Amino acid sequence: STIYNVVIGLFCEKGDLDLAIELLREMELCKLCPDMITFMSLIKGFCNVGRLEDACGLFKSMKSYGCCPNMVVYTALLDGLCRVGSFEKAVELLEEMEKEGGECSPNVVTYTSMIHSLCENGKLVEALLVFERMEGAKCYPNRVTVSVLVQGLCSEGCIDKAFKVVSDVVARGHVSSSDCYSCVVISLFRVKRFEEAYRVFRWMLDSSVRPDGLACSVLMNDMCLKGNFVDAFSVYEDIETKG
RNA sequence: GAGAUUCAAAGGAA
Repeated sequence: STIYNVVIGLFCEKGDLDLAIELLREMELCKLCPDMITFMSLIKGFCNVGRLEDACGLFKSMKSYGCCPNMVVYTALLDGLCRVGSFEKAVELLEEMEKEGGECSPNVVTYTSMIHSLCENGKLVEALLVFERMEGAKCYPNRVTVSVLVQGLCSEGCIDKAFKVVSDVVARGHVSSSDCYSCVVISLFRVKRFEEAYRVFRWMLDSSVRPDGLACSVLMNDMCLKGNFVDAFSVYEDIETKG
Protein backbone atom coordinates (compact mmCIF):
# COMPACT_ATOMS: atom_id res chain seq x y z
CA SER A 1 0.00 0.00 0.00
CA THR A 2 2.81 2.35 0.88
CA ILE A 3 4.54 1.55 -2.38
CA TYR A 4 1.40 2.43 -4.28
CA ASN A 5 1.06 5.64 -2.35
CA VAL A 6 4.59 6.65 -3.25
CA VAL A 7 4.08 6.06 -6.95
CA ILE A 8 0.63 7.61 -7.01
CA GLY A 9 2.08 10.61 -5.22
CA LEU A 10 4.75 10.98 -7.86
CA PHE A 11 2.30 10.82 -10.73
CA CYS A 12 0.11 13.36 -9.02
CA GLU A 13 3.00 15.74 -8.60
CA LYS A 14 3.86 15.32 -12.22
CA GLY A 15 0.28 15.94 -13.29
CA ASP A 16 -0.34 12.50 -14.74
CA LEU A 17 -3.63 12.05 -12.99
CA ASP A 18 -4.96 9.42 -15.36
CA LEU A 19 -2.04 7.17 -14.61
CA ALA A 20 -2.51 7.83 -10.93
CA ILE A 21 -6.13 6.74 -11.17
CA GLU A 22 -5.14 3.60 -13.01
CA LEU A 23 -2.92 2.74 -10.11
CA LEU A 24 -5.78 3.31 -7.73
CA ARG A 25 -7.85 0.78 -9.68
CA GLU A 26 -4.95 -1.61 -9.59
CA MET A 27 -4.74 -1.23 -5.84
CA GLU A 28 -8.31 -2.28 -5.51
CA LEU A 29 -7.70 -5.32 -7.67
CA CYS A 30 -4.94 -6.31 -5.29
CA LYS A 31 -7.38 -5.83 -2.43
CA LEU A 32 -5.32 -2.99 -1.10
CA CYS A 33 -7.18 -0.25 0.62
CA PRO A 34 -6.50 3.33 -0.42
CA ASP A 35 -6.10 5.48 2.67
CA MET A 36 -6.03 9.12 3.64
CA ILE A 37 -2.62 9.56 2.08
CA THR A 38 -3.76 8.12 -1.23
CA PHE A 39 -6.77 10.38 -1.37
CA MET A 40 -4.88 13.43 -0.28
CA SER A 41 -2.38 13.00 -3.11
CA LEU A 42 -5.09 12.45 -5.68
CA ILE A 43 -7.35 15.26 -4.61
CA LYS A 44 -4.49 17.71 -4.47
CA GLY A 45 -3.31 16.48 -7.84
CA PHE A 46 -6.70 16.99 -9.46
CA CYS A 47 -7.01 20.42 -7.91
CA ASN A 48 -3.63 21.44 -9.25
CA VAL A 49 -4.62 20.65 -12.79
CA GLY A 50 -8.03 22.22 -12.37
CA ARG A 51 -10.03 19.00 -12.66
CA LEU A 52 -12.43 19.76 -9.87
CA GLU A 53 -15.18 17.41 -10.92
CA ASP A 54 -12.76 14.56 -10.45
CA ALA A 55 -11.52 15.95 -7.17
CA CYS A 56 -15.07 16.24 -5.85
CA GLY A 57 -15.95 12.79 -7.08
CA LEU A 58 -13.03 11.27 -5.25
CA PHE A 59 -13.83 13.25 -2.16
CA LYS A 60 -17.33 11.82 -2.12
CA SER A 61 -16.13 8.30 -2.69
CA MET A 62 -13.76 8.48 0.27
CA LYS A 63 -16.47 7.67 2.75
CA SER A 64 -17.42 4.50 0.94
CA TYR A 65 -13.84 3.39 1.45
CA GLY A 66 -14.25 3.93 5.14
CA CYS A 67 -11.93 6.87 4.94
CA CYS A 68 -13.31 9.96 6.58
CA PRO A 69 -11.97 13.23 5.18
CA ASN A 70 -10.34 15.45 7.79
CA MET A 71 -9.99 19.20 7.70
CA VAL A 72 -6.81 19.09 5.68
CA VAL A 73 -8.55 17.24 2.88
CA TYR A 74 -11.56 19.52 3.12
CA THR A 75 -9.35 22.55 2.98
CA ALA A 76 -7.38 21.29 0.01
CA LEU A 77 -10.61 20.74 -1.91
CA LEU A 78 -12.03 24.08 -0.86
CA ASP A 79 -8.86 25.80 -1.96
CA GLY A 80 -9.11 24.07 -5.32
CA LEU A 81 -12.71 25.15 -5.77
CA CYS A 82 -11.88 28.72 -4.90
CA ARG A 83 -8.98 28.85 -7.29
CA VAL A 84 -11.17 28.02 -10.24
CA GLY A 85 -13.74 30.52 -9.04
CA SER A 86 -16.42 28.06 -7.91
CA PHE A 87 -17.31 30.08 -4.86
CA GLU A 88 -20.84 28.75 -4.50
CA LYS A 89 -19.58 25.23 -4.19
CA ALA A 90 -16.83 26.36 -1.90
CA VAL A 91 -19.30 28.02 0.42
CA GLU A 92 -21.42 24.89 0.44
CA LEU A 93 -18.38 22.91 1.44
CA LEU A 94 -17.53 25.40 4.14
CA GLU A 95 -21.01 25.10 5.54
CA GLU A 96 -20.71 21.35 5.51
CA MET A 97 -17.50 21.63 7.50
CA GLU A 98 -19.03 23.96 10.03
CA LYS A 99 -21.97 21.61 10.42
CA GLU A 100 -19.91 18.47 10.77
CA GLY A 101 -17.60 19.97 13.33
CA GLY A 102 -14.96 17.97 15.13
CA GLU A 103 -12.23 16.70 12.84
CA CYS A 104 -13.70 18.64 9.96
CA SER A 105 -14.12 22.05 11.50
CA PRO A 106 -12.66 24.76 9.36
CA ASN A 107 -9.56 26.35 10.80
CA VAL A 108 -7.55 29.46 10.09
CA VAL A 109 -6.03 27.94 6.95
CA THR A 110 -9.47 27.15 5.55
CA TYR A 111 -10.79 30.66 6.03
CA THR A 112 -7.59 32.28 4.87
CA SER A 113 -7.59 30.29 1.69
CA MET A 114 -11.09 31.43 0.93
CA ILE A 115 -10.37 35.06 1.73
CA HIS A 116 -7.36 34.91 -0.54
CA SER A 117 -9.30 33.72 -3.57
CA LEU A 118 -12.12 36.16 -2.97
CA CYS A 119 -9.63 39.01 -2.85
CA GLU A 120 -7.94 37.88 -6.02
CA ASN A 121 -11.28 38.08 -7.76
CA GLY A 122 -11.97 41.53 -6.43
CA LYS A 123 -14.76 40.26 -4.18
CA LEU A 124 -13.76 42.35 -1.21
CA VAL A 125 -17.15 42.52 0.40
CA GLU A 126 -17.39 38.76 0.46
CA ALA A 127 -13.85 38.48 1.72
CA LEU A 128 -14.63 40.76 4.63
CA LEU A 129 -17.73 38.74 5.39
CA VAL A 130 -15.68 35.57 5.58
CA PHE A 131 -13.27 37.44 7.81
CA GLU A 132 -16.08 38.23 10.22
CA ARG A 133 -17.51 34.77 9.94
CA MET A 134 -14.16 33.43 10.98
CA GLU A 135 -14.15 35.39 14.20
CA GLY A 136 -17.69 34.25 14.81
CA ALA A 137 -16.41 30.69 14.64
CA LYS A 138 -13.78 31.55 17.24
CA CYS A 139 -11.08 31.17 14.68
CA TYR A 140 -8.58 33.98 14.74
CA PRO A 141 -6.55 35.53 11.97
CA ASN A 142 -2.84 34.97 11.77
CA ARG A 143 -0.16 36.77 9.78
CA VAL A 144 -1.10 34.98 6.57
CA THR A 145 -4.72 36.02 6.93
CA VAL A 146 -3.71 39.61 7.46
CA SER A 147 -1.33 39.44 4.54
CA VAL A 148 -3.93 38.27 2.03
CA LEU A 149 -6.60 40.62 3.24
CA VAL A 150 -4.40 43.70 3.34
CA GLN A 151 -3.08 42.87 -0.07
CA GLY A 152 -6.59 42.52 -1.43
CA LEU A 153 -7.74 45.77 0.09
CA CYS A 154 -4.71 47.69 -1.11
CA SER A 155 -4.91 46.42 -4.63
CA GLU A 156 -8.47 47.71 -4.83
CA GLY A 157 -7.41 51.04 -3.42
CA CYS A 158 -9.07 50.59 -0.04
CA ILE A 159 -6.08 51.72 1.94
CA ASP A 160 -8.05 53.16 4.82
CA LYS A 161 -9.91 49.94 5.28
CA ALA A 162 -6.63 48.06 5.29
CA PHE A 163 -5.36 50.25 8.12
CA LYS A 164 -8.60 49.75 9.97
CA VAL A 165 -8.40 45.97 9.72
CA VAL A 166 -4.81 46.02 10.85
CA SER A 167 -5.43 48.18 13.86
CA ASP A 168 -8.35 45.95 14.89
CA VAL A 169 -6.31 42.81 14.62
CA VAL A 170 -3.42 44.33 16.53
CA ALA A 171 -5.73 45.64 19.23
CA ARG A 172 -7.17 42.21 19.71
CA GLY A 173 -3.69 40.79 19.99
CA HIS A 174 -4.03 38.19 17.29
CA VAL A 175 -1.07 39.31 15.24
CA SER A 176 1.87 41.50 16.20
CA SER A 177 2.05 45.02 14.90
CA SER A 178 5.40 44.18 13.34
CA ASP A 179 3.84 41.53 11.18
CA CYS A 180 0.80 43.60 10.36
CA TYR A 181 2.54 46.77 9.35
CA SER A 182 5.13 44.83 7.42
CA CYS A 183 2.23 43.50 5.37
CA VAL A 184 0.98 47.01 4.84
CA VAL A 185 4.37 48.21 3.66
CA ILE A 186 4.72 45.38 1.20
CA SER A 187 1.20 45.73 -0.11
CA LEU A 188 1.54 49.46 -0.63
CA PHE A 189 4.78 48.88 -2.41
CA ARG A 190 3.23 46.29 -4.67
CA VAL A 191 0.50 48.65 -5.79
CA LYS A 192 3.16 51.24 -6.46
CA ARG A 193 2.20 53.60 -3.69
CA PHE A 194 5.83 54.15 -2.91
CA GLU A 195 5.50 57.35 -0.89
CA GLU A 196 3.01 55.75 1.45
CA ALA A 197 5.02 52.57 1.73
CA TYR A 198 8.08 54.53 2.77
CA ARG A 199 6.11 56.63 5.16
CA VAL A 200 4.79 53.58 7.01
CA PHE A 201 8.22 52.00 6.92
CA ARG A 202 9.87 55.05 8.48
CA TRP A 203 7.15 55.27 11.05
CA MET A 204 7.87 51.68 11.99
CA LEU A 205 11.55 52.29 12.42
CA ASP A 206 10.90 55.42 14.46
CA SER A 207 8.45 53.69 16.74
CA SER A 208 10.51 50.54 17.16
CA VAL A 209 7.95 48.42 15.39
CA ARG A 210 10.37 46.13 13.66
CA PRO A 211 9.67 45.50 9.99
CA ASP A 212 10.08 41.84 9.09
CA GLY A 213 12.76 40.43 6.85
CA LEU A 214 10.74 40.66 3.70
CA ALA A 215 9.62 44.25 4.22
CA CYS A 216 13.21 45.28 4.84
CA SER A 217 14.62 43.51 1.86
CA VAL A 218 11.95 44.80 -0.48
CA LEU A 219 12.51 48.41 0.49
CA MET A 220 16.26 48.18 0.79
CA ASN A 221 16.41 46.57 -2.60
CA ASP A 222 14.37 49.44 -3.98
CA MET A 223 16.58 52.05 -2.36
CA CYS A 224 19.63 50.45 -3.85
CA LEU A 225 18.09 50.28 -7.28
CA LYS A 226 17.31 53.96 -7.04
CA GLY A 227 20.81 54.71 -5.93
CA ASN A 228 19.96 55.67 -2.36
CA PHE A 229 22.77 53.67 -0.90
CA VAL A 230 23.14 55.97 2.05
CA ASP A 231 19.55 55.48 3.16
CA ALA A 232 19.70 51.79 2.51
CA PHE A 233 22.80 51.49 4.60
CA SER A 234 21.38 53.45 7.47
CA VAL A 235 18.30 51.25 7.51
CA TYR A 236 20.58 48.26 7.48
CA GLU A 237 22.52 49.54 10.45
CA ASP A 238 19.33 50.35 12.28
CA ILE A 239 17.95 46.85 11.81
CA GLU A 240 21.28 45.30 12.61
CA THR A 241 21.62 47.02 15.97
CA LYS A 242 18.09 46.32 17.04
CA GLY A 243 18.64 42.62 16.39
C1' G B 1 10.52 -5.13 15.78
C1' A B 2 12.19 -0.49 13.45
C1' G B 3 12.39 2.60 9.15
C1' A B 4 10.09 4.34 4.01
C1' U B 5 4.70 7.29 1.35
C1' U B 6 0.39 12.41 1.63
C1' C B 7 -0.31 16.15 4.78
C1' A B 8 -4.02 22.40 3.12
C1' A B 9 -3.23 29.15 2.90
C1' A B 10 0.23 34.95 1.67
C1' G B 11 3.94 38.66 0.15
C1' G B 12 10.17 40.50 -2.62
C1' A B 13 14.76 39.29 -4.95
C1' A B 14 17.70 35.23 -6.60
